[in-house]
Amino acid sequence: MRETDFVSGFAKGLKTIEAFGETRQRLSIAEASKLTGLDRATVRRSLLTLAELGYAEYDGKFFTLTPKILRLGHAYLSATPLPTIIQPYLDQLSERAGHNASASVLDGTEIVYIARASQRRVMSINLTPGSRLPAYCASMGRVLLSGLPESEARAVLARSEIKANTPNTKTDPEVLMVEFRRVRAQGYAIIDQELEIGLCSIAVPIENDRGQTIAAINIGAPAAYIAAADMAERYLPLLRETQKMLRLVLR
Amino acid sequence: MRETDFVSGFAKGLKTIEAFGETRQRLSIAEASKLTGLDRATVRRSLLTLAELGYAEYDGKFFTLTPKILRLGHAYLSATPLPTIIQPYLDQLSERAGHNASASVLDGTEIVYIARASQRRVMSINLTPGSRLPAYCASMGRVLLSGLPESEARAVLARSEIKANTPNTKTDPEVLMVEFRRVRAQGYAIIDQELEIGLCSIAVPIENDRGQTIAAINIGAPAAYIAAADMAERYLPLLRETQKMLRLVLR
DNA sequence: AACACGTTGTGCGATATGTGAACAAAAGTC
DNA sequence: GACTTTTGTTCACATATCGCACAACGTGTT
Repeated sequence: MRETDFVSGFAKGLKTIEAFGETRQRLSIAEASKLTGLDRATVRRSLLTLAELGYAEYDGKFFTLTPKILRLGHAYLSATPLPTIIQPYLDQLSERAGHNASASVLDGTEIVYIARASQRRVMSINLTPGSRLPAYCASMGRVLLSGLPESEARAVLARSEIKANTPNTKTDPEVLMVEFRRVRAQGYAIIDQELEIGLCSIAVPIENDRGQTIAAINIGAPAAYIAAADMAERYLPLLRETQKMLRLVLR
Repeated sequence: MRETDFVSGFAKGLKTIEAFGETRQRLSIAEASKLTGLDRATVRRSLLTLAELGYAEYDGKFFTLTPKILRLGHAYLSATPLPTIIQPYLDQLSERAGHNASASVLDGTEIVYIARASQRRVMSINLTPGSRLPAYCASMGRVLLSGLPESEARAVLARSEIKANTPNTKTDPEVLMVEFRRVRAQGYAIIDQELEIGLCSIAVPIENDRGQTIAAINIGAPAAYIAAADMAERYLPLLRETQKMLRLVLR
């Protein structure tokens, strides 16, 4: 790509949008400048552009994103047949299992939820389509990473900020690589409270007709309700069935 | 705002992202140019920028959005306390009602789902946070429009593309304005299969401490399951309770 | 093979944008 | 209240971007 094929003003604008993350719903120009590393004058122009287009509001001091910004992300969700196709199967799965069921895809070192069917709320985490979790310590993440060539999976781990969320969290890249091999061999991954104490989950891959792993689905259950060791016996048949149906539907 | 405070390259890029809508997950340069009305050279630079930043993929012919694009919209959902606060109450509401419960805000002529708790799937529409529906024919839309000054509500209707989705759909702006007045007076809105045959719903407003309507919550049920006329009796107490709790929590 | 058609890629002049510095206005600090 | 520090805004200018016109390519038709 030639240098001139890049619109830096656009890139800076996107960076500005991403500055609104996590706990920061209101940003002043100076704050946005610090978070993005862009010049105050530049970030100001980006923010005013967002406001002018209705993607943000400006009260003279702080900028806030408006719901219109969801159009950008939603273009992906509605343009991708995957979530739409998966959702009904996920709902059925969730109902039969009596627990939350989710689907996600890999984006770099993170998994991104693309669909979710919730039964009762048992998790403290609030997950909706678009939510992200680190791949290395999530059941669907393990499955998705196992679907990559070993060198790529290793590269993802190298880029990940690995930390022990709980005493159970596997943090050694080599241990994780071994785990990936096992997941690949057995076709599913189980997480025993590695992300959050009290939460277990089991995931299987969703493949396209060429055998490539394009997504993962999982069932999450409270550790108090079922031991991680019993999850395969209890939920794997359901997951396998859903997996099989989706394989027939997806192309 | 001065002319020079507007970054047109950014605005054009955002327009390009929005071109990926509905059924178009793959766009060629020429298609994107037609959809946006932007010059091919311009749209090409925007798309290449998106690809360079990892928001899109390019196979030499078609561009596809990647899950990374969800970060943009997700900044809003996670940065806004509203969905996070509402979600648990919505889950509880959904469980007690035995039907889907949702929350949405107004964006122009549309309502945007910000949270959702699904029980069983009964609707043919696939709704997730970020999904949009026309405000005039949705129960939450009626509530949200009723919260506006009459002149504004009328202006929204004027900008809406009103069409009869079902034989029940109210399409006359004056009839709708009368309906808004009733909704405002009684504090809730009921939709009897105006959006889709077989689907009824009831909604109430969520107000901040200054009494402004900032969102709406609803319960949807199949018409085969309960007559629209009976919805208020059955579900209004639950909605009122949730509304009351949220009023205490929100500031 | 020559043609029309629709597509993507590129050179270039006119124009809009980014930058950092300078200034003004608030907001803290003592 | 005088001081420093932070923030928002403006400016001038070097430079990157826009949109046009044209070239190059592929595809299917006659």
